[in-house]
Amino acid sequence: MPAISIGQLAKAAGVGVETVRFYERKGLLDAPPRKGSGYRQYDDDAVERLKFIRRAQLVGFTLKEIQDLLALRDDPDARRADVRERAAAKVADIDEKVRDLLAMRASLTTLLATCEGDGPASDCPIITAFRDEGRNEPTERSCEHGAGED
Amino acid sequence: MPAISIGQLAKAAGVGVETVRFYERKGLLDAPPRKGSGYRQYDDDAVERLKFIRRAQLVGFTLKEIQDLLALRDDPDARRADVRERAAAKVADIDEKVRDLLAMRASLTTLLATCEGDGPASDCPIITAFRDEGRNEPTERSCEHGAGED
DNA sequence: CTTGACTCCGTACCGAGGTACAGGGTGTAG
DNA sequence: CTACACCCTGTACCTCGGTACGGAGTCAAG
Repeated sequence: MPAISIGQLAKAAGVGVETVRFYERKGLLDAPPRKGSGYRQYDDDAVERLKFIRRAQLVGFTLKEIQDLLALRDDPDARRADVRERAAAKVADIDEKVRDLLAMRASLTTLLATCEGDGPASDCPIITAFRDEGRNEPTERSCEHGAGED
Repeated sequence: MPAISIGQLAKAAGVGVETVRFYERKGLLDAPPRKGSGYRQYDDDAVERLKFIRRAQLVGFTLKEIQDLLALRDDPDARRADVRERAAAKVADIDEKVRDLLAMRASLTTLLATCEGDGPASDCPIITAFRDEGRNEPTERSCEHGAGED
């Protein structure tokens, strides 16, 4: 039984102790059991939850939206149509974000590829690419984005 | 020559007039030419730029980062290694965001698929999926996310 | 039993990203 | 020439997502 302190939790997830308490106040993390002294006691699930929150933030979800996302996961009534609908909406959100990111990525890689030699950037096709993003077709090829590049 | 007012620009990009001026102060949009009266005069490029800013924000870039992104595009010296390096860094950022999004997406679609019938969500494989995200392998299959779903 | 790191709670403060006046000028339709 | 919508500058204010105290209790090592 791995009961960890707030400091250990914070460290494990790469955030500050104050931030953990802040998330608790905001309802993103629920109040953990306490020791007799009043010290919070977390388990490893809390670490995962906290990491999830950070990742979701990175890609532009607000704390409110992240609460929704977590609620979807935690809701024991998740089978209901209402919840599925919200999940579907989040998927659509995510798709839009992915599409925007891939369009930006395509522009940047074009810049990288085309301007590898010399000459001014203004000659790059990227200018046009940026101007009109491929917002309507994720381009399939975009899947090239996969790991193995960083 | 399509010279539009700040109000028309704002409307075209779906933001408020105040926001446009705010971006100008922040250096995201450069100060446009003025009419004799002092009225700002924009062209269609400004609309694209403004839309780009909004999309970049949606996926979690800060205004500071967006400035960088735009500078990469606009820099007449973009051929230099330094700039390419920053572009590469942004691509890496984007890849991380995409990876996180696809992991979340996979979790949510699993929820949707598995819980389509009835039974409590706690039975769903999603629980485990969320718990341990496929952060290390973009899963290839994730490319299923492509258009044609929203 | 003292010391130092850690925890508690509460409140104050902070930067980012806007949003909303106030107090004025512009432009055009009637 | 009056109305009314729009624009100007400037400053004040707001929410979000934290971060930083202050003052006090806890706990493990020495």
